[in-house]
Amino acid sequence: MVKPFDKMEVEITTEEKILIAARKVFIEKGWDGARMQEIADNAGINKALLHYYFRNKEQLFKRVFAGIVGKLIPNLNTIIQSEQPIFEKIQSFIDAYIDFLLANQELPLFVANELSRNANLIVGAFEENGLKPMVGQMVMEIFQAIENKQIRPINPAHLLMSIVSMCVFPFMGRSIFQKVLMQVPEEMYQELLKQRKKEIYEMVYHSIVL
Amino acid sequence: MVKPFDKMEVEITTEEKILIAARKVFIEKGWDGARMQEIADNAGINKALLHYYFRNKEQLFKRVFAGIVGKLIPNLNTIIQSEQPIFEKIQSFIDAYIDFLLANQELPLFVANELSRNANLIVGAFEENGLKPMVGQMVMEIFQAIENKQIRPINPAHLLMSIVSMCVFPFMGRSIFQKVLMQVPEEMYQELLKQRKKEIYEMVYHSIVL
DNA sequence: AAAAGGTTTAACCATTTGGTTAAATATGGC
DNA sequence: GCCATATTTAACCAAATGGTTAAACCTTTT
Repeated sequence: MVKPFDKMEVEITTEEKILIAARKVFIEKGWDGARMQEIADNAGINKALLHYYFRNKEQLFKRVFAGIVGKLIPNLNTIIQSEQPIFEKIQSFIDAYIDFLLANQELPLFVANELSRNANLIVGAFEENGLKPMVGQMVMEIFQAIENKQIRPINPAHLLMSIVSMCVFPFMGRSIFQKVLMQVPEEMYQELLKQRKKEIYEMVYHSIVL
Repeated sequence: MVKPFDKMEVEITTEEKILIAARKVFIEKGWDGARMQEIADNAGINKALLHYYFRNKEQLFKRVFAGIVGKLIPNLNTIIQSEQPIFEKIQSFIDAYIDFLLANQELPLFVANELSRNANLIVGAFEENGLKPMVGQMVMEIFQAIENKQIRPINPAHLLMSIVSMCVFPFMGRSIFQKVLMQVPEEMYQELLKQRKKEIYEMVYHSIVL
């Protein structure tokens, strides 16, 4: 029962409370639907204090967004850079992607949305943080794998597009899948999502193996 | 140079002008971002007349949304019901889906968005119009194809999920793909989209053929 | 020409919302 | 106890927005 000596650092500051609340509300409602009052309520403070910490909605949004994009891309780049045979690398890529999505299910729709409505603002958020996914390298590796007769000839850009699509769409288009197409209850859909890792890899494997 | 005898029917009524404008603005800005004034401007009329035709924003939105969902689903159901061998049916499905998406590129993101924010309202729009995609039948056919040793064993739900994902995500997540991941100019991305039909089918074919 | 419905103009209203302000209060470090 | 910072309270403001209203105007039908 000894107090940890870094106890002070585990305290949640008001700024963190605000960022957590803002993240939640922005993701849930989008930029247009998000209300500063609701963010304040969620953070357990009042509007005056909210504006005391973040001058305006835009500044707060930028901070939230930067925090979001700063998580996935480095994660994926690490995998891309790792030294593994092509099939294992693809599997690791899918695994990491799905794991991240399972833990951040509403993120893709939010990002796609804001990105398409407010491109300038958002693309800046990526560049300011020096975040660029290393897609080029992945394309090169697929090219080499084709030349080395490890996999059948296929357009690398499309292969990557397909892999990412199969990973992300069940989350991003979840409302369409779950409520319109498949009409299954929540838990069942979550079960499907968990199976995706294996299913996607098998699909990709069979589609490129010689 | 003879006037068509049904000339009267090609005139665009004010109601149609409104619906076209509303569709555009709603898709572009979403429910939260759409402004009645902007819709009126786009339709070339004023706000008073807009409210004269549609009592309020919600009513107008419902009409617009009903018109949108009323297009894709019957289209796909026709293909599902057609009598074709499994591989051809899959190819037809992909073709029809991509064709529709090429002609309605911003639709998926809009639908997913509104669906996730306003589920009750929207799911109603589907049911009121008696629109249900016949996914069940497609699943059955895939099951039979497996039993008949036409394709390798695979979870039909996941196969469908993957096909739909590969078709829709390049449109729905276009902003992410184009601006963040691939960083290619507009025309090049359009070129990629047109190639998708063939690429997806080949991917699916190789992944299930025995 | 009268009637009827579509259309415009323009003012108006209530509400919401982002943002501000100022004064009061709490809190912790010195 | 003093000072700076954090926080609350509560009122306030300007702009945007959905929606209304009433009078005038235009066009077509009867």
